[in-house]
Amino acid sequence: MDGRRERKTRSHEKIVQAASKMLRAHGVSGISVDKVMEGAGLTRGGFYAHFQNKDELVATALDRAFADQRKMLLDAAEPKTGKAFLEAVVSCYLSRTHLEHPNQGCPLPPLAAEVARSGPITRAVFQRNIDQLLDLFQKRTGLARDALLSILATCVGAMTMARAVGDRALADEILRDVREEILGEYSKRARTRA
Amino acid sequence: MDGRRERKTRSHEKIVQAASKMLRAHGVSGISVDKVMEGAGLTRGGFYAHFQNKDELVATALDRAFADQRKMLLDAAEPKTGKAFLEAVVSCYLSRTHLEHPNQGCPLPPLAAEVARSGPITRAVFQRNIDQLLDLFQKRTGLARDALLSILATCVGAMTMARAVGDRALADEILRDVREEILGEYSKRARTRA
DNA sequence: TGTACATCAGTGAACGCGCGTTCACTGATGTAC
DNA sequence: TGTACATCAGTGAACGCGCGTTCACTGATGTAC
Repeated sequence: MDGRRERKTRSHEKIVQAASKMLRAHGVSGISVDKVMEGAGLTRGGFYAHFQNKDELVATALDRAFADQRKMLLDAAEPKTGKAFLEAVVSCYLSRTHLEHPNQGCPLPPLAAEVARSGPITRAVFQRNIDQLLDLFQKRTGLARDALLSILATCVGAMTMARAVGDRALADEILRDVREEILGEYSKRARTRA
Repeated sequence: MDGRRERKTRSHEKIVQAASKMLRAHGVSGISVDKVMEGAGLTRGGFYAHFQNKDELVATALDRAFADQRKMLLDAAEPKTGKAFLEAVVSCYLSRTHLEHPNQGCPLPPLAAEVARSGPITRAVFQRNIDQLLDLFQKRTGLARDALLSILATCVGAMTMARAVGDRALADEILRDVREEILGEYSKRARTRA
């Protein structure tokens, strides 16, 4: 019926996709409307037919990044449950692939600090997605919410630090040590409940 | 002999202090040379008598922030050792005071993500200070380096996430749960070795 | 001790640049008859 | 089916602004004689 609407939807999708990747790679203040539109194959002026302002784009792209990440983690761990699920997810999260490709990874390490300084809308997106992630993991692993919060915090902190240090050796050490600590401690609990 | 040099040293100190606080509160891209100089009670033009550029200021101020943080943690935990030291440090780190005052706290939660996208000099500052922090804790708690890395990652991740979520209730939950998880798991090991 | 000159920390106007945002426009797609 | 008009997604020049950085300057502090 309306080919214009389809075209607009495709453009919208491309903008969100580009923003979602660039956001994770360069942070909120590291991306600009111009660069995102260029990444989507469009020019700057058209942006405001899709979003009220940059903040709205950030909130939307952040939500999309969380959705991508959830899908990727499930792809890596499905159809496992319990201990095996936890192992698969943690190994995937604390992998060198994830270390080196923030733009395809979890939004928490590269963006949480900036979001902490942002407005209530962006923070609500974060909150909702963290809750959703915890619910999802609770169902698959049988672990308690407080244990999962701790695991998530550990993974996020480890990836954040590993990416920040200059030396690849230290980065690898962080990922490896933390992975073993988590799996050593929590896989016991997961096994008994799964 | 030279009152001018004293004056310059005092100004330098004020610039670094202001930058160190403002950096933790607003991030690298959230501060400007102008604002830092204003915070130090000076005007923008004088900046380049003290630093070659903004990057050099950031590296210097970051180093200072780590030093402040080390001092604060030691003040909170000294002269304890072993389990008691770990408990004091972790409680101090995962406190509501720390949550609400990033500008006086640890540089890792607010700055690690941005540093990950920065040049080698800034990242080297991070690396050196993380190593130093681990050495310090190793001496006081007797815990192994890999366990300490995991604890540090957990604390950093928890504080980062707690600050990012909109809701104070969830933030408090994160801090409380993670604190209890850490102390439940590691205080045993610390006790046996301290 | 007093005077003339040198030094240099700090000032504030100015620069070029990228940013978020606006707006008059273009041209392909859609509708009316 | 064919023509005239309407719609509207996307274009690109332009805006005001804050940024990092430069530079001619000012005036207090230091040195030489």
